[in-house]
Amino acid sequence: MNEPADIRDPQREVEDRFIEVWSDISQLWGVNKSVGRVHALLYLTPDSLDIDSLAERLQISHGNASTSIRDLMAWGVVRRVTKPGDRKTYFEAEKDPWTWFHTTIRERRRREVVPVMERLHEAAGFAEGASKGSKGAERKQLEELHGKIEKFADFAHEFVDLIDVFLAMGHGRMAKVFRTAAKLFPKGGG
Amino acid sequence: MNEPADIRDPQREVEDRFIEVWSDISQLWGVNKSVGRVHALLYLTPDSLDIDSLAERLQISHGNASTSIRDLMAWGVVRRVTKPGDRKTYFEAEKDPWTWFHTTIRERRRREVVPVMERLHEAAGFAEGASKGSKGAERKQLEELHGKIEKFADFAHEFVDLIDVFLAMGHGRMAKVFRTAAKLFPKGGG
DNA sequence: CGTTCATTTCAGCACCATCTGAAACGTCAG
DNA sequence: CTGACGTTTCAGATGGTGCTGAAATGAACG
Repeated sequence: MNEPADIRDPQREVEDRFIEVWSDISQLWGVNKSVGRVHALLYLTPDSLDIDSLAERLQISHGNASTSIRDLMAWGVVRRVTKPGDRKTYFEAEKDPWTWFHTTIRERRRREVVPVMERLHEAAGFAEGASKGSKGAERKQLEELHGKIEKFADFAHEFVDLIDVFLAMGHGRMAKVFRTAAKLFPKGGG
Repeated sequence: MNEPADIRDPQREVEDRFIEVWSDISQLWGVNKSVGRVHALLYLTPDSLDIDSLAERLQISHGNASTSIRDLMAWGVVRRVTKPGDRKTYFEAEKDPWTWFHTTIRERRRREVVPVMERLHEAAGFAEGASKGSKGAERKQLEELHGKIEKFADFAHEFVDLIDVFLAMGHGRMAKVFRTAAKLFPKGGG
């Protein structure tokens, strides 16, 4: 009764549990498992870590660790750190959840929302053009179609405005707004 | 120059463009391509459609169409419709984007957010237990770990509150709140 | 009941994202 | 310039999701 497998390090176990939860949250968010794990570990670790330690601690390959770090840096939630007299590169995570949330929303807006909104407007424009270039019963049908696409585009636009308000306000003010909102517009009110 | 392939039906082309955009938005949202396509087509079509028409129009198998419809009904954005004197089942989509957005947020909360929050609290509880069951330097480390997990849990909790405010308010009031917010907390203000 | 028509389920296949491991690359020290 | 070390890239392997097509199921009618 002294095999390494029997001696669970409590710290490691606490970490592991949290890492798995975070990794699942990341997946719901569209981020892959390894990336989520690496992010979680960096969040929990006070010191910065190098690729080697990450790979060993999480039981993943160096390649995977390297790619995950690259992703996280592209998301802007992990920083590269160098230590004088040390050839290695270390990495550390943003430690405030609201800050990284804000950062990822901004990044998603840029990568995903903006391009898809452009395509949506193109589709709406095409629908409008088609309806104007036709007549009779067909025109009526195309106008109805165009109306529906515009309706969806309006919704999407409002949704983007909502994102923008969030990005402009930041966490503290956001919280304030909602506290105010709860008073101004209680459940059942209009 | 009269082959079917050359004669593009403008209505169909308008629909197709929109369907592809919606399908991509769905994928960003974690919903698969076919489900997104079916949803888009049902949104655009004034009449209700049966599985056959869906499969033929979108060039997918009956099985796939059936499964996609099942998903959409589970999300609560598509209704089953029966016509007297007709053995077929027809389906129609919720036509107001804000309504279906509200519905999907509620459903996601139930399916994904609630279970993951439970696991997060379990992880936090485990961390607390571990730190209280230890002493000395190890205890200090575990307390720090616990603090970080709690910090993340607090963030997550605030995030869920935000969802709840949205669900309680609905679209109209939501818009009001944000118009108010823009005045109360202009960019740069605190 | 048996037949026909509509729908759902599901085994097997195809495809795509992710992971590994090793080679290529870059960089610093001597 | 050369060797050692650290990091990144990438081809191929793996695993998992989604799709098809056909069989099973169910529901209406004679």
